This record gives sequence, structure tokens and C-alpha cells, in this order.
Amino acid sequence: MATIQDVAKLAGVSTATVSRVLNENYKVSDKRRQLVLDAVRELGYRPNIIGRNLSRSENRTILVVSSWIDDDMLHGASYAAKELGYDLILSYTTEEDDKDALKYFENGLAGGIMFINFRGTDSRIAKLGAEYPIVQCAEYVDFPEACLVSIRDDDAIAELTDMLADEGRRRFAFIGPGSRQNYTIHYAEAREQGLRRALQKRGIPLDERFVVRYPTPGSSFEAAERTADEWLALPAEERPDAIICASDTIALACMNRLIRGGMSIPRDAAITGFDNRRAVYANPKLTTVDQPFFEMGAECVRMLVNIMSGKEVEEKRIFLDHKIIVRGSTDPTLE
Amino acid sequence: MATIQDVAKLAGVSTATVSRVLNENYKVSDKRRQLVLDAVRELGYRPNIIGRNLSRSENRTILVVSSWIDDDMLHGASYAAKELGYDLILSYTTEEDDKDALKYFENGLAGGIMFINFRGTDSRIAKLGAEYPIVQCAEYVDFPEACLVSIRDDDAIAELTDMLADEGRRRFAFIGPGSRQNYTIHYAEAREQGLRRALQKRGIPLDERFVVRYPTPGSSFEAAERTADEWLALPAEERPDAIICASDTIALACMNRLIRGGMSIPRDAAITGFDNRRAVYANPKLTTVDQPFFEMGAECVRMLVNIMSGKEVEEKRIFLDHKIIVRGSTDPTLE
DNA sequence: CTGTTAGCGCATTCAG
DNA sequence: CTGAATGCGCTAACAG
Repeated sequence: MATIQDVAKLAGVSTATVSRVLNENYKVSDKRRQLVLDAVRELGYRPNIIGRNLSRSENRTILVVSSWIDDDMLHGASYAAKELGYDLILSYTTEEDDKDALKYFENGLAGGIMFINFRGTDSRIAKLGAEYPIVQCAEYVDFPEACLVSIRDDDAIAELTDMLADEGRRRFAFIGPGSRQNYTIHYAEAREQGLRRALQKRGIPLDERFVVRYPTPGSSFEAAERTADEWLALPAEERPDAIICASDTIALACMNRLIRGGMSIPRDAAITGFDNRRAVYANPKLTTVDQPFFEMGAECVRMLVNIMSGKEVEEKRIFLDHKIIVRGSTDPTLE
Repeated sequence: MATIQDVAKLAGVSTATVSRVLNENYKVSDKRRQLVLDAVRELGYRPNIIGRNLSRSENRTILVVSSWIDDDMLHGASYAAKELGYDLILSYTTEEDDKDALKYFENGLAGGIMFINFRGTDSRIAKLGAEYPIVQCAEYVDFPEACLVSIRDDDAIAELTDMLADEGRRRFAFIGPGSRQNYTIHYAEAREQGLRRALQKRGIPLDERFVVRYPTPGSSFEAAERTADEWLALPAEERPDAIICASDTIALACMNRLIRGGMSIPRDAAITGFDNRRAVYANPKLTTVDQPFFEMGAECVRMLVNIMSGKEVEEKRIFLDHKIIVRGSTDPTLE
């Protein structure tokens, strides 16, 4: 690998001149500039980023911390990072361990953190956020100064609820993961609240038997299957007729079980998912909420880069638009 | 951020001594060692990796190149990397552009590349592989000196085929993505060949009308739906009764369409997926091939680290074990 | 055993 | 405009 010294030697100039040509900071005579550019081309020289960062004492690396990653979101983050000349470094973490993240700041590898689907106690991330550039993407922990990019979970569910209520549904149900002592699953709380809010507005009562928050961690899939089995044990006229699920996975598990139990979807019960990730795998396909995962990842990196480069960020909380997608699981005329 | 000099000053020793204590290379008197350790603790010092790498002229960063990423595989890679003290940096690439990858070598950011689900022409990656440490994970381009971690796609499909043939199925079909001029989709080829091999061995003919390789890129989901529609147009007794699909997604799309068209699965036709990624979302659930994604990612990083650290790698091609999972889409007694 | 010194690759003073 | 010299944070070779 050619170094800046090789280039300087070949061009017959000093390393400083090479650096100046490449960074287009200072004026260099056309003659020398050409000599340098020729030498660069001949050697296939490319500045070593490590050396540059060390010298400039700057850091253009973003640490992505997550316990699980959505491909589209990561792709969006990668896209924006490349565009801005930043690099992404990766760290998987268990839900309750973010010490590793701190390590990357301390050892100089990263200059900012993007938390994807973060879950943790407020105090920890707040403390971290006060000291370092941090932005949360999708799932987040809510506190006053938090920087985040997400969607309005409650509004999305409220829209679904309104739609189903308009169609005459009255016995609503909700299935989603439960929060725990040490942390809140924000998206699940928000989605449940969206349902409650919409029903309250219309004066439709919510039977608390039908609000199921299964224990976490654990398989949401099997939990949803069990819930369906319990409902099947009820007399048909007592079962919910509008089932709002916190994810496509949950909706799929529940719906397939209900169908096996003899129910007809959407005739006997409408059912909705969330994410539009697995919605088309179902039969009938799921009505769901489409999230702009790619854009969320990209927008998150853009905000983080702004913070890292010292700019004042006016919008610390960005909520992107979701989209309701209606399909056969709520509309009998569709597939 | 405290530097090694701060530590040295506080401990009243030289930076070299601090470095020695921290790297446990040379002998240091207990007295000074303690002084250093105390200073390190007090300052919360952690060696700057950038400086260390620069000084050692070594690179412990692995570039992950991919056009799409499986969460488990990435998690496995991350796990092994952390274990070995390596870092993962990320680059999404379109299928036909790996110039970006080269860039990371040239600018010193990465010391090795892990290609996830790589597709490209042999010559390009072969040329790259001759010069730099490179390992391919899962999908791969096959050439003499290629380093890769994958599974035996052909064997897996052959096992499925044998199983279905034993159960009396005779009219086999295959649906998978098609290769293109400039590159081969290795896994699709291998899976189709696995079917052909198994049938040939038993003398069961394969109706070429039922070998569908849809154009790529494009939505495999919709292509599979269309294929199902075409088959539904045939008289019932002419339709395939054993449908081998190259992925769970394809199997789901095809099966749901056949069911909507009035067929009963698995009575009228058995159907199999691949990956065990979406298999349980189906109704009935899919018989499929489970791939050890996490282990593949981890093993790939381990091999790459061996190459990067100059060790002789005896196994350049590692094939991990797959697992056949039988479910309701082929076995009427199961869910 | 320990401190001093010289780089690793680059950008950036400071003189000229 | 340009080159020599310094430092980013750390390790390793060299003396002591």
C-alpha cells in the first residue's frame, strides 16, 4: 500500500504538498498539483483513513448497537453514512448490557452511536446521551432530551381501530409483548394506548380479558398461538371480532390458529398486523402498518452526523409517516 | 479521553511501562505495575485502538459486504469477531459493484472481507481473493481457491426429494430464481441439481414444464404466485404433487395460492421450503431445511481471522450441517 | 527491569 | 506558495 511519502517522493514534492492537493484546502501551483495527481494515479494511492483520523483527531465512525437488526433499516443507515463519508461499525448487545457501547467511545473507535431498537433503563442511556452523540432508531426509550427517529405508533393503531369500528366491529382485542420491571417496551405501550384512545373516543368498551401482554423475553409466536387457543375455547359469540396485534408475526400466529379452529377471517374476526414485514405470507394477507424502515435508518444517521459534527439539531425527535395497508384479513373483498 | 501519557504522568513512569503493563508482554516490577493499574483505574483509561493499530501496523477490522443481510448470520459474525478481538464494519453493495470493497482495503480501514450472500463474476472475486483475505458466507461464487462457509444445498434437497418419493409422490416440481448471463445463483443451481440427482437415482422422470426458474432480479413472491396460478389452470390430475421450492418465501407464495385455488395441502400436493425462516408462518406450516445461520456467520469470521493473521488454513471450504424439519405441508398428521 | 526514541500515515503548524 | 518539523496515541527497538 502506497503511503503519502511514496507519492511525495515520486512527485518530487513534500508530503505537505501532497496533503494539500488531496484535501483541496490550500492553494498549490498548477505545476506541482499535476505532478502530485500523476503520482497518485500511478501508485493507485488512497489516503489511509486511520492516519487521517488520528492526525485530525476526528472520528467519522458510527457504532450501530442493537440486539437485532432489520435489514432495510441497516441498509438505510449504511446508505446515508456512505453519502456523508461516515463508516458503520457493528455491535450486537443483549438488552441489558450497553457497557460495550461505552467501550467503543473510550477506545476511540466510534464517535457516535445509533441505537437500533434499543431497550434499556432511561437513566443509563440518558447518562450516555448527555456525554456522547447518540440517536435512537425505531424502538426507543423516552426521556426529555432524547434524540430519536421513529413513527407514531399510537396514531397508526388508532387509525386501524377507527377503520374497523367504522365497519361495525365492536369486540376489540390487543396482543403484544409486555413490559418488564426494568424497562418499558415503548412500541407495545404506544400501540395499546392507540387502541384505547380510539375506542374511548367512540365510547366503545374494551374487554380487559382481551388485552393480552405476554411475558418477555419469549417467543411471541407461541404466545400468540396460545392466546388464540384460549379464545377458541370461548363460545363463538363471546370471542373478539377485531384483533389488533403489535406485529405481523403475532397476527400470523393468532390468525392461523383461529382458522385451524374453524373461524373464518375476516368474517368472524378481523385481524391486523404491524410492520408489513410478513403480512403477505398470510392467507388471507394481513392488513397492517407499513413502516419506512430504510428511511428511518437513513434519517437516524443524518441526525447523528449533525450532532457529531457539532451542529445544532433543532428536531431532536423525528417521526416519519407510516402507511395503512388494507388486505384480506380485514376486507373480505380483498386477497 | 485520557491518553497513555496521562497515565504515565500520574503513575510517575514512562509510557513504555504503561504499554508493557497493559499488553502483558514484558516483565514489569510489581511496584510499578500497581502504580500503573491504579492510574488506569483512576483515569478510566482505555487504550485507543486507532493508535494501537497504527503503531502495530496491523488491522483488526473486517469489512462485511452484502446486498442483504440475515440478522442471525450477522449476529454470529459479530459474536465471533468480538470473541477474537476484531471489529465489523459494514458495506452494502449492489450485486454488481464490489469496487467499494476494494476501497476499504486501499484506505486501510479493513484488513479482510466477509462476503455475505455474494453474487458476482468469478474473475472479479478471484482476483480480489488472490490479493486480500476474503471469505464468502452462505451464497458463494465457486472457483478453485475460494474460501467459503455454506451448507450442502444439493444434499438437503436430495433428502427432501427422497422423503417425498418414499411417500409415493411422483410428479415433482421445482421453483427457484434463475441465473443470469453475468452471474450464477449458486444456491438455486445446487438445489435444482439436488432434485434432479435424487430423481434420476430412482428413475423418476422430471417434467420440465414443472421446473420454473423465474427471472432475477424481481419479486420471487409474485413470480411464485403466478406459477401457482398456471398450475391451477391445468386439470387436477396433471398438476405436480410434490413442489420443491428454493426458499420459504417462494413456498409460501405458491402454497397460499394453490390453497385459494381449491387444492388441499398436503393431500393434493406436498410442498417444501428452504431456510426455516418463514416456515411457521404458513398454514399448514412448511416442511423445510433449517440452516445454521448464526454458526455460518461465526465460522466465516473465524476462518477469515485465521487468514488475516497469516495462519495456514487447511479447510478452505467449510460446509455446516443442515437439518430437515418436517411439518404439515408434507405430513398430514402434523400441523 | 526501565526510560528514551523512533516511527506507524497523515494533517497542520511554522518558517521561509 | 512550499518544505521541514511537530503531533495525533500507541508500540517496539534500543540503550541503560
